[in-house]
Amino acid sequence: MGDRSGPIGGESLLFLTDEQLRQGIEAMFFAYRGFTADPDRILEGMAYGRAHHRAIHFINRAPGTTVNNLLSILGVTKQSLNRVLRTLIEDGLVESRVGRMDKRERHLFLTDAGRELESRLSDAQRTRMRAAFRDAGPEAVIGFRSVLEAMMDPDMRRKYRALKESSS
Amino acid sequence: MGDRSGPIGGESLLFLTDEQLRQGIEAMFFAYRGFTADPDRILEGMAYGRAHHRAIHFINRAPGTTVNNLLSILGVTKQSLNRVLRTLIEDGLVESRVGRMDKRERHLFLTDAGRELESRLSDAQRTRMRAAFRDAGPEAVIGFRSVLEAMMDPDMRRKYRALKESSS
DNA sequence: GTTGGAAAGTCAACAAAGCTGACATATCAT
DNA sequence: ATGATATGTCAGCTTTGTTGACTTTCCAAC
Repeated sequence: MGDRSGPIGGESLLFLTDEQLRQGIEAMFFAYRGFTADPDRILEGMAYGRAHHRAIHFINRAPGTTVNNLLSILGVTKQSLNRVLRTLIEDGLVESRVGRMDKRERHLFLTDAGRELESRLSDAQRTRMRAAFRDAGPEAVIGFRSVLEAMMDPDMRRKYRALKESSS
Repeated sequence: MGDRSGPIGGESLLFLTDEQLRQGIEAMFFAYRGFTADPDRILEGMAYGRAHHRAIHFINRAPGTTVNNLLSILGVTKQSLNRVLRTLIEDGLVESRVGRMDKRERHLFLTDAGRELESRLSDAQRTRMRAAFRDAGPEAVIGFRSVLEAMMDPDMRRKYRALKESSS
C-alpha cells in the first residue's frame, strides 16, 4: 500500500495520497472528541453517560420506536441497552408503552423531563455544530456530509437515510 | 433554541437550520462507527483494543515522542495510557528509550513488529477513507476537513495542525 | 387449542478503557 | 540540599460494552 498519487495523468487524484488520508483519519479522531465534549460535560455528575445520551437522542428523534429498532440503530446488545433504558424509565425520563398491535413490543417515548434533558444536550451539541458549519460555509457542509455518508457501513447508511426522510 | 432559517434576506443560511444540524450530528455518529469498524475487527481476538490502536498510531506518526506528549494528544490519564503502553512494550511492539537530554523522559518508538501491526491497522482504515474520499470527490474532501477542523476544541486543533505540519 | 418461535426483559459474570488517589523513583533545576 | 517534573505503579471504582442462560409474554400456524 504505497502512495496513490503517481505521476499519471492525474494531479486530479492528489486528494487521495496516503498523507491526505491520514489527515482525514486524524481529523475524525480529534473532531469526534469535540463532538462529544459538550454533552459529556452536562452528563458528568448526573448518573448518566454517553450511552444515555444516545438513547435519549434517538427516542426523541423517532418517538414510539420499539426496543428492537433502537437496538439496531445503536448497534449494542439488548442487555447493554436495557441497563440504560431501565435507569431512564425509573428516573421518569422515558416512558415504555406496551404495543397495541403487538403487545410484546414496547414503544418508547420521552416524558416532559426527558424532553427537557434532550433539549439541553442537543442544544449544546448543535451550538458547536452550528459554529463549525458557519465557520466552514455551506459548500463545506455539503462535502462534510457526503464524505461521512460514504464512510458509513451500508447498513448504517440505510438507517441514517431512513431517519432523514422520516423528518421531511 | 429554534430554527435559524428565518425569512430574512437569507436563503444563504438554510444550511444552519436545526434539521441540517441534526443531520450533521447523526452523520457524525454513524460515520464514526464505520471509521473504527475495520481496525476494531482486526484487533478483536488479539489482546488489544481501540486504545492500543490509538497509541500505536500516534507513536508511528511522531516517533520518539515522550509519554507526556502522547498523553496530551490522546487526552487520557497516565494510568490509562500506561496500562496500554505496558502491554505493547512487553509484547515487543513498542520500544521505550531513556532520553539523552533529559533522562527522566521516555521516548517511544515502534519496533518492526509494531510497524507491521500499525500498517495492517492503518491500511484497513485508509482503505475505507480512500473509498469515501473517492466517492465524495475532491471538493467534498476539502469541506469535510474544514468542518471537522472547526469542530475541534482549540487545544486539539493546535495539536492536529502541529502534526500536519510535522510531515511537510 | 396447543405449540413453536419472536420480542422483551432479567440475572450473572466478565472485559475494555476510562477515572481518582496515593505513593515511589529518578532526574533536573535552583 | 530542596523542590518540581516525568514516569511508573498499586488499588479501587465507573461506564459501557460483551456472552450465556433463562423467563415471560404473545402471535401465528398447525
